Amino acid sequence: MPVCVLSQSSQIPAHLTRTSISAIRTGPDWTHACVKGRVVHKDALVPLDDDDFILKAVIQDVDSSPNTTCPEISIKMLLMGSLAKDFSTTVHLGDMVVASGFSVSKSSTVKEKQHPCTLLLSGQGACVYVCSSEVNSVVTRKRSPKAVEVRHLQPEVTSVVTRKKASWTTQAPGEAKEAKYVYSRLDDLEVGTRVNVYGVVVFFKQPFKSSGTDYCSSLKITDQSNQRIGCNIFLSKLEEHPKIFQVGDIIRMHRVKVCRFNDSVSLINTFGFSAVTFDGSKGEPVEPRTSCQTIHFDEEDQRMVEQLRAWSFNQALLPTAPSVTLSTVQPSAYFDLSCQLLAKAPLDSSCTLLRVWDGTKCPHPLLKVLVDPEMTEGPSSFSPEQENLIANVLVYDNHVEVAEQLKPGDFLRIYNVRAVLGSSKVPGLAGTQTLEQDHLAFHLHRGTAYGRGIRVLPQTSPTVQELKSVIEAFMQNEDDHAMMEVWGTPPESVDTDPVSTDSITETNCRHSIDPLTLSEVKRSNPGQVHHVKVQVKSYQPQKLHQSLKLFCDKCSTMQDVPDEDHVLGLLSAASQDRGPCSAPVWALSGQVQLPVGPAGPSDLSLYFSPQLMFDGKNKQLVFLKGANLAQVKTLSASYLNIVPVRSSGGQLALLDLSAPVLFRGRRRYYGCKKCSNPAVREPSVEGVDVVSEKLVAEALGVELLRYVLLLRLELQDSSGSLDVLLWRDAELFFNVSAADAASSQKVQDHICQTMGSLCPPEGSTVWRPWLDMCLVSYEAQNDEGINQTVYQICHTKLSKATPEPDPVTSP
DNA sequence: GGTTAGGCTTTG
Repeated sequence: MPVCVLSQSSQIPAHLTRTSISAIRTGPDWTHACVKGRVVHKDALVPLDDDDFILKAVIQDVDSSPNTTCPEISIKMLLMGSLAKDFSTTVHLGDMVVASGFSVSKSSTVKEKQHPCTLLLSGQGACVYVCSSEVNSVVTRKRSPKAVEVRHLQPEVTSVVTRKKASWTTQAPGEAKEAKYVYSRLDDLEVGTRVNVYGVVVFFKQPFKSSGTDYCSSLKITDQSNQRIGCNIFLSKLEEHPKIFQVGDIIRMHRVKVCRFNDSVSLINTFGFSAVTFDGSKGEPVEPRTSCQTIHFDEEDQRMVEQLRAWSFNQALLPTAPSVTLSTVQPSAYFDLSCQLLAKAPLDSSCTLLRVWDGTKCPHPLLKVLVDPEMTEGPSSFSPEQENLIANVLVYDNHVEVAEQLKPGDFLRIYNVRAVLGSSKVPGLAGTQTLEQDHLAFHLHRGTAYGRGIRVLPQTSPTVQELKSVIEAFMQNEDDHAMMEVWGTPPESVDTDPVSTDSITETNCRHSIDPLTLSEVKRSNPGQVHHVKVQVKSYQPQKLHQSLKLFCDKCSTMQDVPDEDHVLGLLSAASQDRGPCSAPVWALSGQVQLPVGPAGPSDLSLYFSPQLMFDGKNKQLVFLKGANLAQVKTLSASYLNIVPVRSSGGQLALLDLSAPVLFRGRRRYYGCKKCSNPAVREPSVEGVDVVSEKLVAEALGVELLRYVLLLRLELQDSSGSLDVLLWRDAELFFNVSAADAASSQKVQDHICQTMGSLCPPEGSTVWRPWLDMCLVSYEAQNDEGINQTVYQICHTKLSKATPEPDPVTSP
């Protein structure tokens, strides 16, 4: 992507959030972040091979002042491809730049005062903005000792240079040619070069721990040239490894190096490596599988995938036989089992038991394994009928570590598992059990030969969809609802009505990321955005009026809305105070007579702004003394703003801030005790058309509290459950305003009905709607001061729900 | 911009 020269830094796209260099760390998604800094070091452009380049530069934080003791922190940037080339020609030492679309990795070498991470700018999303107007100020005001040479940008370089796509092929500077990645055929790989390739996977191993520092994915690919090329991918992060689920998947790899080993050519990942995989079946939608937030994918990629699919279909590269299930498994066979994990238990240090099912019934009796319920994750026992459906898989040695990460509910593929008939000796405690003859056990042997391994399948994978429908159909036939309830298999269609899994929510965020399961979300680092498809298992508070809170934007504290009795009491107490009280010098005072009721006296003191009186707007604001709550409510029909007041030491004063500081129609406004300096003061209303709550609050020195909705939802999917907050975007979610919820029964009913439909009360637990959600995770301290990962629902809106309009919400 | 593996002829 481009290097853009901007005349003002305000031209940087608004969706980018500025981050300081010191805040950079590995883990979070930095897609929508940018950092600003001065270029204090710039290496020469290094050509990697034909059309690829790399360039190293260092930028220094612009906010760190040379006058403070705080050292000026700098960070290394690595620019790849055409961006490196553009940067090399356009950007000079001393330039102020803003970098975006980067990823962050740990630096191997760290210099003093240099950030331990490196910004990687590669691919379509990466961009560098050069702030040309700030060059002068750099030169004159703030010359860093490190900035050995500071040059002005050429004055004529003020236009914005943009290119649409990541460039791979060499271009003449300024030539706005549509650039693209060039892919090498597998029979045209020159040892020592760096290439991009497409291929059909003919063999693969799940990533396994190498003896070095990384996980290794080992695979073999082929293409129309019929060459078969081995590839080894070394990456420290499991999630960055190519997501290969089965032979026949299509993989695209960028920046792999061609090596020779034992007289055959092989590929290995190099710096800037990225991989995207696709289902290899003809006709399936072409959906890229990647953990990368920003990938380059265009019509040409679509075509490449479709061509490879067609070719591999004719070559019969995809497994054609239907996959083996528990109902079709032959004793002694090695096979790949797609299944759902129900429970697991470690048997000894080198063997873990996975209890799985796939919704089919095995014709052979299945081995039963006795395990300590204390050691079992998930249900420790099932009914005899259920037991007949559950396969016990013993996974050994290196697979134990993978098994530890699995959660009951996960959908799995277990590769090269073996069905073992006969008397199986079971390790650990279970070894003492009576051996069952001619029962079928399943073993996942140690090592990674034959691609042995376990993989969690995402909810969106066709295999999981198929598995779910098989399980569902099985449940309907067996009428075994207990089974379903135990492990929360999403019961998409159990009632008589065929219920679709269509989501009843919309997300309006612009993240294009694959949905994850909740267990995948839980395994991710905080500071990320996730998409999930979930049901609401439960929610708090059950008494929904308690979800309404008051929030101070100034001090970020939240409090409950004072209840009606409390407000009643405070006003009633204030109305009893009949002591002498002089009106403020600025105020005009008056009296009003209300019909005598059981609740109190009829004579109330009113104080007005003379300016409003003069403007004929005396109904817009009144300070009201001696009124109880009922009387305030009555007068609310006549006065736009009512400020209840009392006498304090002969002077007019506001009530305690736990009472509403202002009544405006049905709405009540409260002030923050911490941030307010309350007093009865004359509001400046000159030239004001309508007296707003803000104007009144400002005059009174009151920091108004904002109504917010706060709910805690327990979400569930087949992989487990997760507690999340609905707060920041709660109003968007329900399509209501929290302030309306505070004053309108209709809006409150709407929220209650909505929650009731998302999470039906007891007796109708079978059907719950599915919701697409966008979650953000972040770290926050709990009450004990311990850091915890918090999840919040954001950018998510219920599709249809809108409360009926309430005719008298506001005056 | 450095190591790791470099399938496989299985098995508790």
